[in-house]
Amino acid sequence: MDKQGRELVFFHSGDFLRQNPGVSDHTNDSSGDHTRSITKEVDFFSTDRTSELPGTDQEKRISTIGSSSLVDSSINTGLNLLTSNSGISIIANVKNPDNNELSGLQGELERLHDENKKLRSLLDQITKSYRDLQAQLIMATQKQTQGNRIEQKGELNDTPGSIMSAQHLMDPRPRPSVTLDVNDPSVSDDKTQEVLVSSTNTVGTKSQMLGKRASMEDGLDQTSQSWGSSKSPKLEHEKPDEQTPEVPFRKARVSVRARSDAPLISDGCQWRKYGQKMAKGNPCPRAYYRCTMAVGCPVRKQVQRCAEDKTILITTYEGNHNHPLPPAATAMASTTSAAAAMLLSGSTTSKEGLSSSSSFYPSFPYASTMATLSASAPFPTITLDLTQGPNTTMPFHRTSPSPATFPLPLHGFPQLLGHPMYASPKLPAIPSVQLGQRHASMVETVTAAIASDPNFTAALAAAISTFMGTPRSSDGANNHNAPSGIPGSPQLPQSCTTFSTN
DNA sequence: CGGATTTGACCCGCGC
DNA sequence: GCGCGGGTCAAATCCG
Repeated sequence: MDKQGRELVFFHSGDFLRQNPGVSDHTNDSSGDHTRSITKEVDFFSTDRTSELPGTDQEKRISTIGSSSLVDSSINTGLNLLTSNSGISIIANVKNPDNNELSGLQGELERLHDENKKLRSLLDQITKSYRDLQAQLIMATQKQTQGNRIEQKGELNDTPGSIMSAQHLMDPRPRPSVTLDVNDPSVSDDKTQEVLVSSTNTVGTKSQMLGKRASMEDGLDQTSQSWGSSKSPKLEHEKPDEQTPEVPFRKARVSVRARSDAPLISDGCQWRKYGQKMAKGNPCPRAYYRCTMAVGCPVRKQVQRCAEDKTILITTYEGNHNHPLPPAATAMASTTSAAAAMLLSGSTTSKEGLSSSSSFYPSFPYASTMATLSASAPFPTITLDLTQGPNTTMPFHRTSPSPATFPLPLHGFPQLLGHPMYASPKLPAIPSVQLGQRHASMVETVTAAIASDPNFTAALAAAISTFMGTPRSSDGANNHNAPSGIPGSPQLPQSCTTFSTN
């Protein structure tokens, strides 16, 4: 039952970030005058939120079941969505013997059913819109590719533009036989290419089409070798059969900074430390951890304190879990996924992207932080800065030579925007018009939903995030038969998320 | 005693 | 080619 509580907490993580005393202490405190208690390990998604969440475990369970039915009929989000509206308010009356209450309860139940229907149709609409646009984009890029190939055969190195970019970004989890090579000379001048590939095979036709496209492309038929971390060759060779889907996502990172005295943050996963090194320019050592929740899980994380402010803990996650995640880890994964999706969206370097982000941002009543894209880093990295107040609208700032910074609604809808179709930050030749339009339409749709029911928003966001961002929707490892009751924990499309507490 | 951590060595990419 | 730095490995050590 604790698990349900965790999920509940997560989906209200926006409120969590505001309400959690420990967090707010940190977030509102930039002077270092923290009242937080020192913990050995900071639990970002603390389970102890019962005071905020009325209802017994059983009640929570019921509410979770009810809400999960909302999404699993059409889309397996892999999440047991729970909204405070549909869940708690209903259940609060369950035990009341009063008939009037009962009838009122039924009425509310019906209302919620209607609401669920609407939301489901909305989701369908989004899905349909997504597919349509996807098809359009594919067609367009295909056309362009054919044209360009005739003209530019042999000039690929000089034109890392839209075609390659679009392919990279559109190709989600390349089939084993289709692998994107970010080291392809034609794109090697821009490492952010790596983030273009995202993760979803949710739309079956998509992967097929994309695979087709990729296989058509010269230079894309190279094997997954180039996708694997060049620094971990063994990782890809040891388990070629199962690593293939993972490898392409290893390089994108999401880094989260937060204030914490704790040496580690609790993200629900089990980690084993495998190394520690002194990083240049930082007196604090960097620790390397790998996920030990499942054999061969490629996820790793780095933990390091900020050199400038040692109260800031920087944790960087990288890779996708190849196993079901416990609720707490699911929360983390979702958050990471959202951030990574933002990274993957690449929308942030284009004016459209920025405007889109900033335009939808006000619609999120949830935790927002600063996300900084760093295209100049060795790996494309998105940094979530939780060291600032959650609701502080910060001016754009740059932490690296040319990153784009934008407010990031942590558990909000950036996943939508972060769909693999979107361009990478440094890809100016992306068919940005289509993408921009898609952004806009999605944002509008999504914000409309948000406006109607903020509580549900977070849950829906997570659902959509999972739906659109789950890298291995077809491998069955995460979305099916999850013993922990987390069918299909949101998987981060190759991300690293650094979480720190405020 | 088994699992986790520590830590020096090693590998590899990159820049000069 | 060489050195540097990041990342990983694996033997030694620690700890419950």
